[in-house]
Amino acid sequence: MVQNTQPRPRGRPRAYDRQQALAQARDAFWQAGFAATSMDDLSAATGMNRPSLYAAFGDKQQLYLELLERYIVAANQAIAVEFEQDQPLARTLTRFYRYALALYLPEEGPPRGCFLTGTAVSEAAANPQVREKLLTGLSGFTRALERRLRRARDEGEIEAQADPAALADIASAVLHSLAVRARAGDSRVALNATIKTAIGLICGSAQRRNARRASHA
Amino acid sequence: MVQNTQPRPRGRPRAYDRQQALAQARDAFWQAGFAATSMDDLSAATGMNRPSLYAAFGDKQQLYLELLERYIVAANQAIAVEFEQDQPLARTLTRFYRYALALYLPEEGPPRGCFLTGTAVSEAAANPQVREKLLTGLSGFTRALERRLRRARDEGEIEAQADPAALADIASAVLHSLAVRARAGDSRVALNATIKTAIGLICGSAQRRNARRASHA
DNA sequence: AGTGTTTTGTACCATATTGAACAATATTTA
DNA sequence: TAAATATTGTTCAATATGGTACAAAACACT
Repeated sequence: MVQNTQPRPRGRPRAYDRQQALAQARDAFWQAGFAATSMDDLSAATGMNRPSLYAAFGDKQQLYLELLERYIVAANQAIAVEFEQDQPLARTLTRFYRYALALYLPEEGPPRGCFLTGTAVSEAAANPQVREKLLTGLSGFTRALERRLRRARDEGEIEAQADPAALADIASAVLHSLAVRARAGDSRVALNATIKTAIGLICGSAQRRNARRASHA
Repeated sequence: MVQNTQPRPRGRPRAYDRQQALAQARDAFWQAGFAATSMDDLSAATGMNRPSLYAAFGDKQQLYLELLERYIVAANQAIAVEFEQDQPLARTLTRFYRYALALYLPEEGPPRGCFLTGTAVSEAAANPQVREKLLTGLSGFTRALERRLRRARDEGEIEAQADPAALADIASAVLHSLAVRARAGDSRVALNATIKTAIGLICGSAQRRNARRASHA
C-alpha cells in the first residue's frame, strides 16, 4: 500500500485550521459587512492573531475576495448538483429556494441574507474588483437557472414557446429579492409565499392556480 | 399682502444649504456605503466642517437614518404620483422601472443601484434601526405596487383571478433585482430586458408574447 | 543535543477616526 | 456702538485601525 500520509511540514505547526478560519472570517464579514469588519474582528472571529492572518490570507481585501470566490464556487457546485437531478422543475426550484432561504435565515442569530448581496453589493460601487466578482457570481447563478429552464422547455415541462433566458431573469430576481428581504428582516412566511408565487409563475399555466393564490402573511 | 419673509435668525448665518448638504451626504453614503464613509468624507462632500455636521445632523448614524427616511418618503411620493395617473398598467410599470433605473445608473460615475439596497442592506444584519427602516421602506414600495395591481384587476386590466399581493411580490422582486444588478455593474441592455420580461409576465396573457421573447443582451 | 524552519504572539508605529473644547467670526437687536 | 446669539474653523485628546518587526516557541531533520 502506498504511503498516503503527507510528510509533515518543517517548522512550527499551525495553530489554526485553514478551512475553519476561512469559514469564521466569512461569517464575520457576513454579519457586519466588509467595511465594518476590522482585522481585529477577524482576529477574534478566527482565533488567529493579526500577523498570522496577514501571513495566511494577505490583507483584508485579499481575504474578502478569496471568500467571495469560495462562496461563489460552493454555490455553483450546490446548484449544479441540484439541477442535475432528474426531478420535476417545480420540485427543483422549490428545493433551490428553500436551500437559499435556509442559508439566509440561520437558526440562531439575526437574519443575514446572501453573502454576496449582503456584503459585496455595498462595496461594489467603489471597488471594481468586488463589483466584478459580484457580477460574475450573480450571472453564474442566472445562467445555471437558464440551462435548467431550457432543459425543462426541451423536455416539455414548460410551454415550448417559453423563453428560458427571460424566465431565468425572473427566477434570479426572486432570489435577489429573497436575499435582500431576508437580511431586511422580512418574515419567513412572507418569503415562502414569494417562493410559491414565483414557482407558480415560472412553471406556467399548469401551475397557474398556485400563482394566483399563494398564501400571504 | 402678508409678509411672507421669515425673520432672519439671530446669530451668524449658516454657510451651507441644509437640503443641499443632505443630498451631498446622501451621495457620499450612496457611493461608498455607510461603514466606509467617515465623518471626514461627509465633511468633504458637504463642505461643512465636522463640528457643524454634528451640530446640524447629530452623529453619523443619526444622519444616515435621516437620509434613509428622506429617501423612502421621496420614493413613496414619486410612486404615489405615478400610480395615481390614469395610464395603462403596462405603461405605468414601464415608467416606474425606467425611473428607478435612471436613479440607479447615473449619467456620470460608476453605477450605484438603489440607496436602500446598496447601503442599508449590508448594515441591516448588525443594526436593528437600519434593518427596521429598510424593511419599512421596501414593504412600502410593495404595498404601493399591490394597490396599483388591485386597481388594475378591479378595472379589468389584468385577469380577474389574479392575486395583487402575489404579483406585487414579483414586481418588487424585479425592482430589488434591478437595484442589486445595477450596482453590480450589469448592463443597461440586460436590465431593460428584465424590465420588459417582468412587465409582460405581470400584465398577463395579453402581453404574454413579450414575456417570451424579450430581447436579451 | 543541535540546527534550521515555520508559526506564534507581543510590541510597536503611523495614520485614521470620532468627538468635543474653544476662540474667532458674522449677524441681529437694543 | 455695544450686547446677545449662532455658526464657523482650529485645535486637541482618546481611541481604532492597518500593517509590520522581532523575539519566543514548536516542530523536523541530522
